[in-house]
Amino acid sequence: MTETKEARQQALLTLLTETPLFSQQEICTAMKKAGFSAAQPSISRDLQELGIVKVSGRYLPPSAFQEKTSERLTDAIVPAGPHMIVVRTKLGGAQRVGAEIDALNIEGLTGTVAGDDTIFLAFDDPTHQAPAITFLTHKLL
Amino acid sequence: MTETKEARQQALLTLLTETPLFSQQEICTAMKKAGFSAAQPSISRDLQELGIVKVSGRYLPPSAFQEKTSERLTDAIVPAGPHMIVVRTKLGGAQRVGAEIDALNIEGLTGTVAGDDTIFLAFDDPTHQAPAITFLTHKLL
DNA sequence: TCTTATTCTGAATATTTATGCAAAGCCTGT
DNA sequence: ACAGGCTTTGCATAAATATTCAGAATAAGA
Repeated sequence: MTETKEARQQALLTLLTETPLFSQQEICTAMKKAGFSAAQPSISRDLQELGIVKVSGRYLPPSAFQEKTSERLTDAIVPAGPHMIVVRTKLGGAQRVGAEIDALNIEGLTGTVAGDDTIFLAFDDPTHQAPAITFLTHKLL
Repeated sequence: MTETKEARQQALLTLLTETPLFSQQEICTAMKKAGFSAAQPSISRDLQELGIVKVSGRYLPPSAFQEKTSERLTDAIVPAGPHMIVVRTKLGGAQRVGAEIDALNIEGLTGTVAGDDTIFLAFDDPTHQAPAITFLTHKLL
């Protein structure tokens, strides 16, 4: 069995960049699904060893966290009704920021449309909207 | 009394960049000492709102975390006996990295000497050495 | 191979952090 | 000044995370 610790940590790293996970319990089960068995204490130690970071509840590898847009293309993030968020950007920036938002795999985000300086985000559920706003704020502003 | 939330969060931000703090309890008492009274739940909420991040146990403002040397001046970080760490850098990089290390206020670090491509770090206590290695590794490598 | 040392692991648990909730403070308009 | 709504706060406690410890697994040496 190739259940080496290093392999597990590698898998963990990619898992976390691809999937938004908010507790070590969630990570455990997700890892199990990916074929790696590890109890919560092991995950806790892995996170520590990999220098993984918890940003507004979500576990992220430091690399993923770094890629915060460094030119500050985003101007504002505002709710629009209970199911929408509107993001205003510098003219011409919407496409790039929109792509970045898509890459974040935000929970409950069902679709995005980007124009020249505006992005619309649609949410399945109002309860997912508020956390998304704070998360995006930290990520983009 | 100027006990506004915003002022407190500002103070928290600077407190965390200046002082290494590892639990919300520690933060509470440090804040009290700085003249801001706030219970642990408030701190918890402040940390969330400020997007503060926990890296290998230490709470850091995202900005401080970002300033990870982006050119990768550091080549290696190795223990040297139980009280020392040696950091090897690109030729000519030791002074800059040394300054950066000093600015981190690492716990138990009693002194540093930087040459051209080598830095010596002296620790008061062997128990502080190992955490420092992992912390520096994440910070510099 | 057998023994010893070292690393790795999970169960149990201590510690830390987040949250539900009610009280207190703050505006704004009347 | 008072009422209603909105924000902020701390207490109590639920939930999540770190740590201790003992056993399993692996590696190193004789």
